[in-house]
Amino acid sequence: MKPKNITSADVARLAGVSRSTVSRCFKADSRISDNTRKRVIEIADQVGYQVNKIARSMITRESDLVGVVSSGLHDPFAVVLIDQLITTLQQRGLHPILLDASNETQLEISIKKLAQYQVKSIIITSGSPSSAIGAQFVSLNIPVILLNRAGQLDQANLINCDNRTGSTLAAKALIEAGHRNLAFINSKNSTYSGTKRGEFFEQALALKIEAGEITLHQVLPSKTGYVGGYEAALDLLKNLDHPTGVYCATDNVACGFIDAAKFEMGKKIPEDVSVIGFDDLPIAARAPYNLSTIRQCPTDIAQATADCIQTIDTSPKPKRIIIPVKFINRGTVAPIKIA
Amino acid sequence: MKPKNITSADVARLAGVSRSTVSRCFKADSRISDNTRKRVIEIADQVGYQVNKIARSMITRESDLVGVVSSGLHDPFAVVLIDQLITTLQQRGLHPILLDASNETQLEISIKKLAQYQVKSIIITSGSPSSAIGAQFVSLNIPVILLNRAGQLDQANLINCDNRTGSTLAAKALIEAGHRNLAFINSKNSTYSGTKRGEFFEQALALKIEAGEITLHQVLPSKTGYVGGYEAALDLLKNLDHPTGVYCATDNVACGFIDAAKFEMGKKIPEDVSVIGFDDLPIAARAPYNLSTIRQCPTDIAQATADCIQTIDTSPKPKRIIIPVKFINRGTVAPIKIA
DNA sequence: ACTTTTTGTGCACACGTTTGCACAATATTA
DNA sequence: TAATATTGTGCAAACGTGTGCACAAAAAGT
Repeated sequence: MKPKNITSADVARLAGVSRSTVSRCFKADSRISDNTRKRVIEIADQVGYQVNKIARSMITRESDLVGVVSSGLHDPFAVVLIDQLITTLQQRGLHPILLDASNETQLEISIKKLAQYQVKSIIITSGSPSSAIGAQFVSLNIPVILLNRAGQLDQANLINCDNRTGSTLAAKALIEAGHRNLAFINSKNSTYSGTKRGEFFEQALALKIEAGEITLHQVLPSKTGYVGGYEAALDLLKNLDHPTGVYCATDNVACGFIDAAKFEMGKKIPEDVSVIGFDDLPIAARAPYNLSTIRQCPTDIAQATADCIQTIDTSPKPKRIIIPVKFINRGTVAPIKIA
Repeated sequence: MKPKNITSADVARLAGVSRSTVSRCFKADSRISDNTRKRVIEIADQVGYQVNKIARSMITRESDLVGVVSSGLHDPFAVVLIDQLITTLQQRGLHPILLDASNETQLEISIKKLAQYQVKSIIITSGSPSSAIGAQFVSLNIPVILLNRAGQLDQANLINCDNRTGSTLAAKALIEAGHRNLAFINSKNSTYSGTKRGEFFEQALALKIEAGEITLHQVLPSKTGYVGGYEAALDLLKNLDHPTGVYCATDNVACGFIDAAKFEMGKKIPEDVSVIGFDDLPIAARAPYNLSTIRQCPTDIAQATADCIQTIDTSPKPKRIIIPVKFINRGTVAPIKIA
């Protein structure tokens, strides 16, 4: 706190120009003679001057800070997503400040804190802001971007992966492999995406369910993620006529399901049960799982998010973006055994 | 940028007091009558006033921003560590801004950017800052904290887990299980911690190696992490007299090693090879691995880091902190088979 | 040679706080 | 009651930058 900073005034004095001139040397557009600019920059480098972004933000009333709120890094897809966000934002000269929001009240608090920093935008990857807090941000002109979330506030920008197509592809793959007894595994307190995937899966199967050709179990274990999948397998596979085709809300759930199926219930994957996940995490490709899954690409999402932030000045209308997905068929879908 | 903010002046006017008074209402210590404080706060809430931290930083010349630089979130231990950092820092009223630094030049750039934000401190979890950049931070009075890193700059605060004890415990466990043919698996371009673990492992075995009782292979695959471990297993286990006790620089390496050993080389773990990892990642406890490992606790590290930041004003002397570790013996260490 | 445009620089105000100092009002003590 | 200590509040000067406006100098046009 104490030490005097090197300010533009110092550089100005050394270069024999005014502070304004120094300031203009660090903005791209300004009309400054090439000579003075070169000289000023040189002197600035020499004395280790760096523009004070706090002060700059003060006057411009905007910053290149971006708020990113997640519920920790427990969810593996959140990890790869935030990883991409960090690098993508950085490439574009934006700086993410991360906040944890495990519950709704924590979310509100976090969001308010961000407002104090004049953040350029706020990216939410967990929970959903209440419409009250949303309204506040609208009045502050801070755009909100919801990633794979529902939005009850319609000024928010929405970026979602294509849950419908993904779930339809999963349904198709399982049906084509001959499976008739299916399950969707999610969690009691599911994310928005998880719920949607279940809905779309059911929609894709609706006709065949009505025709009695297919049965579908919606499984909602009390826990979420890996342990949820684990729990679900224990429950689901204890009867002899268990489902043979399982679609999991996430790869994480799928891994838990597979581990329990193999190590606790003595099942073989995919001989006894076919499994499809969602996300295509790095772990899905590894030998112990070799999981067939719906890939949503975190890079695409991050790019779309950055685009969204940067175009928001020119086109303030909230955007609705759908990121495409792709079925990656590895080794956990097999034709049904003929009994 | 355009919209006028609600400032302390606004609240002041509404409350019929001066800006100074409003300001003081939001600082804990100040001498303000309970009446006015209550009234001002109420009005502030009513109109949605929030102190502008940018402006505050401007005058106090410090912020509650903390820089955290990592090389992405590819390394799983980095993930759990940063996860803990985020929540711990937030609990203490600090806000992490994350930067990616995959290489040294990127690191330098990132660090400079942080300086522009008057960060209270900068936490480095990848690479090591050059002494040049270190010196700059010293002159700016921004403390640097190195997590599980080497420090060639001695003004930096160093927080390391106890690699020596960890490696000694690993050596002891393998020896007590009767293993004579050992290997340490790390990576060609290893982290500081990895290298240290190898050194300490060798030190712990030094006497027995000299006595000819033990042989130790230092294995340095070209890749790092999971694929490095995978690669190492393919190479190491192709001969019949391969090592039977393997210590891996990280759990991530260990997982790669185990998967390749099981799925590529047809080995059984721990019957054919005993394996010990380092970190105790969540995945280590899961059924497919059930990995015996050295636990370093990310929570402890995060706490120590936060403590370090907060005590730095009162005791500016750079600290050297060692975080204890613990041997978690799960299911990948078995007594050697008697041939 | 004289007007008009262009180019480069400086002045001074603004951004929204914090805080040392001054000072009135109140409480305490002699 | 007068002198003194305490408490609460306001004034005004920072903090380090950006930018509209003014203006001189140079360049371009007539």
